[in-house]
Amino acid sequence: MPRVADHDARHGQITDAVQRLIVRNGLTAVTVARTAAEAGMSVGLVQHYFTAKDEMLLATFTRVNERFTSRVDELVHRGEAEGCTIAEMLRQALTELMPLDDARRAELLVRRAFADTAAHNACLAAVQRETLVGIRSRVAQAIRNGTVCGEVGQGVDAAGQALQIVAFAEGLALHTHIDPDGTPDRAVLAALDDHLSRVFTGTCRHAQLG
Amino acid sequence: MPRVADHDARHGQITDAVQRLIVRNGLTAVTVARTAAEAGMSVGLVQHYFTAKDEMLLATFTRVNERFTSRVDELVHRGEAEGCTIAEMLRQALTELMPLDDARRAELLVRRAFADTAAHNACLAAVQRETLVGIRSRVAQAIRNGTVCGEVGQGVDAAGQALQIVAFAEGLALHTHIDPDGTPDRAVLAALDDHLSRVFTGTCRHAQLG
DNA sequence: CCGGTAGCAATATAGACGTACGGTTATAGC
DNA sequence: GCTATAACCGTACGTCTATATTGCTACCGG
Repeated sequence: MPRVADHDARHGQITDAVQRLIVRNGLTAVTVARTAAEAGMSVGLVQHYFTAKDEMLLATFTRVNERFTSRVDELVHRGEAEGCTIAEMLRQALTELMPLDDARRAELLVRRAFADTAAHNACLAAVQRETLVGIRSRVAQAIRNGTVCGEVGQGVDAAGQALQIVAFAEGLALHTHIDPDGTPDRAVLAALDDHLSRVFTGTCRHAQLG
Repeated sequence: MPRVADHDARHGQITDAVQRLIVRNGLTAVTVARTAAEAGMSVGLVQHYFTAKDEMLLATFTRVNERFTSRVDELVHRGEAEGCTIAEMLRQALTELMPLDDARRAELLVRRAFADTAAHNACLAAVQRETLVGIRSRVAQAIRNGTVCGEVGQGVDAAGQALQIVAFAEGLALHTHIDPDGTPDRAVLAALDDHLSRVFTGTCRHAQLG
């Protein structure tokens, strides 16, 4: 009956503001007042959409992780559409996780910012864990597909190798972020290729349409 | 002339208290009042040893990172004394970085707790980076030694492989920590072995003393 | 066209926090 | 044994924060 507003849009405005604040000054510096200012609205309005600050932060973290996962999915789907090999698809998807531009650096920054909080909060921990196992299971499926089509050798432990690949990618992202000078972009990409080539040792039987 | 106190001991008491608080409730929950209480002293005394809270946190982070690095060194030295192969030494050292018991879980927790702050504070960032490159250069040296003695093939890029190994170990530690159920201890250790065995492919020429 | 509810803003409040400060105690040097 | 000074304590102060509260405004349904 009364005037209406786009709730999703508002939530997005607020969580985006939180993200920007985290990138600029860290999670510690995020206050509802500053968030409101950054989002261009009043403190009261932020409260109207998030009853408590915790909710606001949880929503932000969830949103970032969802975007993170869906970006991987998108890459995979595009790769499938274009008839890429599985190895190539995976390579692109994992490259997407590296902090090689500002946007991805920001994303990593935000995900890392919640490390402390997530370790002592069940909700945040769940989001973090689900993101991780989500990525891992996608990689595992890719490996299983590779086994079928011939890119991956028979008898390879898909889950185990997926764990290794994702852990490796995450660690690489961390190193790049902490010590960019010591890990030039091409070294990072080369390391990724190197690791993937140890799992994807064959060529696809179906990919003979050069 | 006046009464004297063991400054190092006091600093240790305080930073230990900070660590315990971080493990229990997170970095966010660390206040000087709580730290004083945890350390069994007055707020004034904490101030007497650390002018500002920032100093206190920096000292804590530095201490944890030093312990972290020196633990690796210790493992390496012990390995050398016992005549282990380089691969075996490295395996033990990297295993030491995994959160497989409470002490190491706590250490990882503390190091991760500073992720957000370190990303926006030059001093903390420096400590973090130096720890990382310190570990990495030690591993690189181990690989170079391995090349000399025959455990590692000729023409292997020591720095590049060191980056890969450490990044992998760190990523593995992270996964274990975030999703312990999905990464049982033996899977983690197996993954480590698997990765190391790809670099250490030969046997030491000198190790023929049965 | 009008009443009521959601959208929105401004302010009030209560608490927690870092740090400054004044005071007390104990001891090493003379 | 006196004294200067470091070790140590308790508290008060100013600031910052999350949140509760109050009130105004715009608009949909009837």
